[in-house]
Amino acid sequence: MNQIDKMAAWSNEINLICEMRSALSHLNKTEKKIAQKILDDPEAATHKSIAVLAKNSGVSEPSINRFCKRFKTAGFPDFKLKLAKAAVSGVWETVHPIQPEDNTYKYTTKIINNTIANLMAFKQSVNYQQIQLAVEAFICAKRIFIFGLGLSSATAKDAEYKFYQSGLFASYIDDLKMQRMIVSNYSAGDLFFIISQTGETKEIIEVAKLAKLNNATIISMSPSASRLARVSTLKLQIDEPHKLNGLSFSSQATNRVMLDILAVGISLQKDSPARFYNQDYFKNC
Amino acid sequence: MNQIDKMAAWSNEINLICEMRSALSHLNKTEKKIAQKILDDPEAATHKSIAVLAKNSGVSEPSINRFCKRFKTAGFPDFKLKLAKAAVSGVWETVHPIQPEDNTYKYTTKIINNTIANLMAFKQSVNYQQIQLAVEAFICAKRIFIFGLGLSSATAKDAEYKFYQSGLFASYIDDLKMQRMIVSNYSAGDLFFIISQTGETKEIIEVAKLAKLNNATIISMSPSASRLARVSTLKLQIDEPHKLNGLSFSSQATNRVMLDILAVGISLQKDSPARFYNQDYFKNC
DNA sequence: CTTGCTTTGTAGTAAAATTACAAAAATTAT
DNA sequence: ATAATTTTTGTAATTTTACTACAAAGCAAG
Repeated sequence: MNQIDKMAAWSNEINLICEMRSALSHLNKTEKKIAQKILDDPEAATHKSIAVLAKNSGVSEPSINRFCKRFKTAGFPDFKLKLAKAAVSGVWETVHPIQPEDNTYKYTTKIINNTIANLMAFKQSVNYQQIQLAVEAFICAKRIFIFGLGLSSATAKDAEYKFYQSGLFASYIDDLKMQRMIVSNYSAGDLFFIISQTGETKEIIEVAKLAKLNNATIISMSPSASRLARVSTLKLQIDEPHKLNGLSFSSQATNRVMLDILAVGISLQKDSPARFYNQDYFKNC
Repeated sequence: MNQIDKMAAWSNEINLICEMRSALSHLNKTEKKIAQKILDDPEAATHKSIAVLAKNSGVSEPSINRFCKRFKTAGFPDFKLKLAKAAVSGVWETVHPIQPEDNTYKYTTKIINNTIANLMAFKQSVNYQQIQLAVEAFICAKRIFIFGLGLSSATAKDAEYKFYQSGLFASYIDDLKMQRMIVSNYSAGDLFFIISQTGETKEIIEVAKLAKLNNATIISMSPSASRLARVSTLKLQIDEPHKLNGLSFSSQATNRVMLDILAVGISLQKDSPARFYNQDYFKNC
């Protein structure tokens, strides 16, 4: 069983509704009719019999049954069970934006649900290889500098602390001029860990480019499609597919999870032989 | 109306598993056999047919059916559905600890799952009233100081930034001596937002107590049962029921979610009339 | 010990889900 | 374009599962 199979097996356990939603575009006509009907009101679907659901969605009973099996469930009853579990979390409701008239309960729930949804999405999009390589790079680096501006400066500070805890020394710098200076004085073995929510902040990209000129190793934590990610040696992607209006930034929470992952990875592997020896190692990643 | 009916009426609409557990002593021989078998492993019970469960617990099939109806469910399938929902929270409890031999995929998944589990637990334990009051307090405060030490100092920095974004001015202080000084120079309208992962750090509790002596308003973000929470005016509880070994601290992510909630709450209510006028307002919370 | 009530089980019935197979649709090759 | 092949969908029969009616057993009060 390879990594992807394991992932599939797992993701199915977590939330069937998310699974269905993300599969929606890959489904054929009949399957889409079924999925749509179920997603319309997942809770209601759990109370229907296969015959009723078949009639409702305009397909035959065996089609429903096949649909269930395609989502790695034993059959219709098992599917309903998993659906009920997924529906109880309420996570799928996160599409609703925050309204001015929302009361405390409403906006609180929306924010939490949104964060959970983003974490679930994160789980599906994690690039394990990049994490593995980043961990090795951190362990082998002579000096580690953590850069961040604005909101990400607090994340950088967090990262510094986490690195200490896992036994590595790192310095966080949130002053742009300092960042430029340090990058300019690059010496072999230096590692730049650059954190940015957007990955599009002009200043931080310039710093990254300056580092790249010196052939420095740059590990970025930013959205996968960002310009910062593009100039980095290793990319720790933090995307936020479910965006809420207002001041809620789920990626902040996801950032912390990534820091946890790095810290655990570092402390697990610190004393084992590293595969990271030179710059060329990253060339084909 | 029999015993169970009375019980059900009394303990209306909670989790089916809790309901069964508390009804256990009032059940008769046959019912007890069934309840025991289901409670042994509720998750497993959801996958059994009525025939299998009947055989397993040494009773007849109609007895199972009657049992289900006594717990206000439509029948066995409906009972299993409700049971599955109730067991969901339990599903998250089985996050396995990180092992030294875990590969990147394994420890990454464990960390993410654990964080999601904690967020779900958080969602169920949120005290909306305290959030509501905290938001009002922040809006009405003349000056806001945010205190944090160690890992929480980064969270405090984050909070400062978030407050700016939602239109409030706040200062984060991560220097203990400064914190003492500021607290000592308390003046009416000052608000102290104290953040601590453990809520048990001696130094920060002393600062809080010092503030309390001056009758200052203290809003704490810490575990609900902590000593810091006990001395605070308002408590924003961040518990971490699902703890992973290693360097993973899910409460960090939960902290960010709470900051998001506060920021959204503040910006939603900033311009509407506040209920927060004086210190006495909090007395009976 | 017997009457009346409650609880439990047996057997039959109804409903629901699954399977096997055939028809239809879509895809590919000629 | 059309025949051949593959894939998809539906029909009908089968199997499994849950439910109901009723009878037997257990239990308490007179």
